[in-house]
Amino acid sequence: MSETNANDLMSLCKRRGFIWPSFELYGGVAGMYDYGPLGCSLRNNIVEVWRSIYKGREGFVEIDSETVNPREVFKASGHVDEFADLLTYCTKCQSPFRADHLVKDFYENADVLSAKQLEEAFVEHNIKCPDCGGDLGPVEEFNLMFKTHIGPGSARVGYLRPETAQGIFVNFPNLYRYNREKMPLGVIQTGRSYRNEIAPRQGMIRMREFNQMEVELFVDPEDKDWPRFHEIENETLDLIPNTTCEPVTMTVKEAVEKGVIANRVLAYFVYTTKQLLVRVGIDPSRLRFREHLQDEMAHYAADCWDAEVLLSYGWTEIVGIADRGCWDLSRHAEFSGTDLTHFKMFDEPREVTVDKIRPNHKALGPAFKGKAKAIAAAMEAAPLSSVKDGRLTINVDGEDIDLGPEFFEVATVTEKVAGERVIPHVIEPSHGLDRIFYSVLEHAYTHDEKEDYTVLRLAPAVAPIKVGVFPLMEKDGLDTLAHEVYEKVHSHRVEAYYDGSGTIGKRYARMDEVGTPWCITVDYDSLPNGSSPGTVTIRDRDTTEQKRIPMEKAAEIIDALLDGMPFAEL
RNA sequence: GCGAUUGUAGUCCAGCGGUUAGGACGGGAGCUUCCCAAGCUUCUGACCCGGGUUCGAUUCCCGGCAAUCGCACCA
Repeated sequence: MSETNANDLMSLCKRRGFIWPSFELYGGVAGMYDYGPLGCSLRNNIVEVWRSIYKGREGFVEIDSETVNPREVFKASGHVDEFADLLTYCTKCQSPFRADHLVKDFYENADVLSAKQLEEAFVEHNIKCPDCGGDLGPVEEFNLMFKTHIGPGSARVGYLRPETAQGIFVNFPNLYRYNREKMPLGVIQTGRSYRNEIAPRQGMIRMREFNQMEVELFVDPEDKDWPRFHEIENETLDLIPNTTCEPVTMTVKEAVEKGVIANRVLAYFVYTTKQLLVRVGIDPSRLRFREHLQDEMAHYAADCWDAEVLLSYGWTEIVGIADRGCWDLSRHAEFSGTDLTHFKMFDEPREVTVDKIRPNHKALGPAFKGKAKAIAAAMEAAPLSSVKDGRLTINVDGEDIDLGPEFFEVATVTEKVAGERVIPHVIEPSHGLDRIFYSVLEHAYTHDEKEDYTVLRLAPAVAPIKVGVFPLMEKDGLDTLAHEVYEKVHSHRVEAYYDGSGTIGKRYARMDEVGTPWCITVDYDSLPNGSSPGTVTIRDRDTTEQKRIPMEKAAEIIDALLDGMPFAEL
């Protein structure tokens, strides 16, 4: 799409009520947008398609968690420490600089230096303000999270969440129980997230307050298959692997077998993402999946793919699909001190024979009196390797105790083990809703230069208005009749729009511009005429073709069209 | 954040140191048996915010906010 068209699209969005820059009344704030009535409908419709796939087809469960979180959550997730840039300000002209960038000529990896090391580096290499030559001030952390306080005073530090995912991770015990302690466990959540971007750019592509649709699928680490994989294994994907960085088209099955995508469940959801995006109207020829480069991938990620679409801004990431391993649950387990494992039952309970240290209580009691209990416990906990030359040394309350063979025996015992505890792995398809929304608009936008005519070719499933209803003229009872048709057709699912003003052509144009797939016009043949029932015309947006249908079947026919019946079959 | 450019009705543009700031498109009302932005009448509505220079600023200067492009940055 050309830059001119992108500008036209933005003004269309503003004019017709898709999106409005926020707070325009007060001058606006960069990186913030409000959704107007049509935008809100379009966005909701996109969410519905997403929900129909994950909640409907896959049977995942949906939750809605808080946007303000206490600090602990993001300490565990790593956002407090990692989600920050180190800045320094010139003491003379106050200009801010990325501290690591100022010293990058002197270090291989300047971005790993701490604030203190950076300050020392300024002195060592005599670095001054690049703008005015003034002295640089202390290095400070600028965290990209919005900070706040929970409750009065500064009692508890909170942050606005930078992603919705953590709300799912911290609810893992509840969700696990809800799912009757079974894996896999799929959870979805949509909602707002917040990032205090330093310099938001590119319209809706980088927003400070944005909408996500996140999916966290918890799976058995040893079972990265997916039951429905075979249904889609021969479908194709356009991929850019990080090994060659060259675009390649292959089937889902091939991608897994050749090791391009790490495993079957990840590959399944890469393809699911393609299904979702195509269904909401992304042009498949402007869609590709790019694997994160090794240094781009989070250190814990097993594999990560971005869905990228071609926009007027260039190739833009709109969905990330990652195998995050056990990272998230491990971190929350560590920081919260709660067990976040899955108890994985073996098919058959296993008999395990182990050598164990067994304390001789009869001897320990008289010899150690009150300490005997603690010593026995320590002996049971001690590894077998601490027995040397028939003697065992253990440590109780800082005191080394040497025990002779009379105090214990090493016995071979057989135990029944029903299963094992594993930390589930997480497959995360994370969708930027606003980016998808904008991409859908760009890919739907068509403009005929010669006619100076704009049509948004939105998929009927996401189109905000499904049907326009017009009287050919607002007189002779046609308007009354058209209102009746409108009443019959309009519902929560099928948004209809009555328009009787201006000429008929203008009304079609108005509907084409906002992507309404069909228009019904009431004309003189619609008026009751003896025994023959009235008919109306229905017009298809993309072909402008018209057909006559019985007026009383209008609602039913729109329903059928929405369910996918081709217009040609009317 | 830096550099360049810019900010005038809902949208796109014109204009000026000095009375009522123009136009086009849009929107409203009305007329015309009106099926693809037809015509006519009529109405509607704007100088981004703050400070300075000046008798007087939408216009010139400074600052802020916002936008576009380039650079930098980007879970």
